[in-house]
Amino acid sequence: MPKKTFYNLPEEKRKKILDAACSEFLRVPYEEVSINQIIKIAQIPRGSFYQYFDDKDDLFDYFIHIYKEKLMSWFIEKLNECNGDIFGVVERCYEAFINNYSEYLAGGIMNIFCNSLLRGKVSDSMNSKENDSIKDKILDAVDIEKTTLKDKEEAMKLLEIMSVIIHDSVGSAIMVQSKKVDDAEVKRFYDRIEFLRKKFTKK
Amino acid sequence: MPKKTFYNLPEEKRKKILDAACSEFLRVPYEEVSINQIIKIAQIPRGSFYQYFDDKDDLFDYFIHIYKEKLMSWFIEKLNECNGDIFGVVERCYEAFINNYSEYLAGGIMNIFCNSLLRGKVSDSMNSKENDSIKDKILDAVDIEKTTLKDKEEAMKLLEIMSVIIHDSVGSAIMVQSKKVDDAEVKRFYDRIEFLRKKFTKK
DNA sequence: TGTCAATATGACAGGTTGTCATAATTTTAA
DNA sequence: TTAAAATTATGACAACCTGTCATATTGACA
Repeated sequence: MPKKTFYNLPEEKRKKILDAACSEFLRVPYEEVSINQIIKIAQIPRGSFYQYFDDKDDLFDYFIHIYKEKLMSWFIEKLNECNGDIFGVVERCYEAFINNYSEYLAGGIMNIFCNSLLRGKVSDSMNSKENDSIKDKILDAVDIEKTTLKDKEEAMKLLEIMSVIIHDSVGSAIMVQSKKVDDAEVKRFYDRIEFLRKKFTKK
Repeated sequence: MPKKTFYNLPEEKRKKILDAACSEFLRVPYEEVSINQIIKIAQIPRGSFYQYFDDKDDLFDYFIHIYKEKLMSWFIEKLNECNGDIFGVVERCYEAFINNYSEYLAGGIMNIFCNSLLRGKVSDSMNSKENDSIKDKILDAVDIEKTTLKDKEEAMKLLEIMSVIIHDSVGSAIMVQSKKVDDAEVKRFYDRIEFLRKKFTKK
C-alpha cells in the first residue's frame, strides 16, 4: 500500500500519477513497466515516486485494489443479465477479457486486469475477507434451479473453479506481445465450460 | 530455441551452461534471474551467451523443454501408483509441487517448474502436438471404472481442468520470496479436488 | 517571525541488457 | 602446406534500469 505521503497529496496529483501508471501498464506487459516512464509521464521527480510507493509492485497492488470493487460490481451485473446462470456468466467474463470489451469499466483497465491475471496477482480477488460482502451479493444473484448442485455454496465452489479456468485460458490465449488471440486456446476454453455445464445440468 | 552455435558446442560446455542456468533459476524467482549471474557461474563471456541464446526467455524455454519429458514420465508413474485414479494423481502432483519433493527428478527442478507454472510458461505442456504420444500413455494409465465419466476423453478433460487448478493453487500457495506455504490456500486446493471427486464418483 | 516537521528533488551508485567491432579459431579449398 | 573463408569468442560499450540519500523547499504552528 502507498505511504502516508501519497494519501496527503491533492487529489489532482494523485490522479495524475495513477493515470500515468495506467498508461504505462497498458503500454507494455508488467515485467517491462518502467518507473522511469511513469514519473516522466506524471511529471514528478524520481525521489517523489519513492516517497509515495515502495516500488512497482506496491503501485500495482494499489492500482488493482482501486478497481477491484468496480470489477466485482460489473461481474454481478453480468450475472443478473444471465439470470443467475453461472456457466453463462463465466463465458461472458471470458469474452470480456478476450475482447477487452467493457461497458462499465474505463477502457483498457480490463486489459491491465488481464495482465495481472497473467501474473496471478488478483487470483485472490474472491477469497480475501475484504470481499465477503461481495461474495454474498454473488450468492444472491446465483440461480441453481437448472443444475444438479446441492446448494449455492457448491455453486460458489464451481464458480471459483471456473474462474481459475478463465484465468488460465486468458493467459494462454492472449499473446501479450502481439495482443492477438490464439483461437485454438479459445476453443479449448469453451470446451471445458461446456463439459462442466453438461455434467452439472439437470436432465 | 537456442542458436545453431549452441548445439555445436561440446556436450561438456553445454552442460556447464545449463547447470549454471539451473542454479540461477533456483536462486531467485524468474523475474530476478540475471544473465550476468549465469555467465559468471558458467564462466563464459557475455558475448558468448548471446551467441547461444536470444535472451533469458529463450534459455528458459529450452531448459523447460529439456525436462518436460522427464516430468511427464514422472506423472505417468504416479498415475500408475494411484491405480489410474485421476483425483489421486492430481493430489500427488500437487503435493510434489508444494513439497518440492521428487523421486525421479533432479532435485530442485520441480522448484523451477513451479516457478514456470507461476509464469504460465508450461501451461501448454499437455496441449502441444509434440506430446500426443504422452497423452496416449496417460489415457492408457487412466481408470474410469469408479467414476461417472463416459469415456477416457472425458477423464482427460477433467484432468486438464484439474491441472489448471494445480497451476493456480501452486501459484497462490507458494510465497516465492519466503518459499513458505499458505495453508489456507492448500486447504482450498483439497476442497476443490474433493468437490470434483464427489461429484464424479459413482454412488 | 522563527522553528520544526513534512515533502520535494535530482545526482548517484550499482545493477541490468543486448550489440558490435575485433580477435582467435576452425574449416575448406587450392 | 597454406591462404582464404567461415565460424566462434570476447569484452568494452551504450543505454537503460532501480532505490537511496543528502540537501533544498515548503508549509504549519507557536
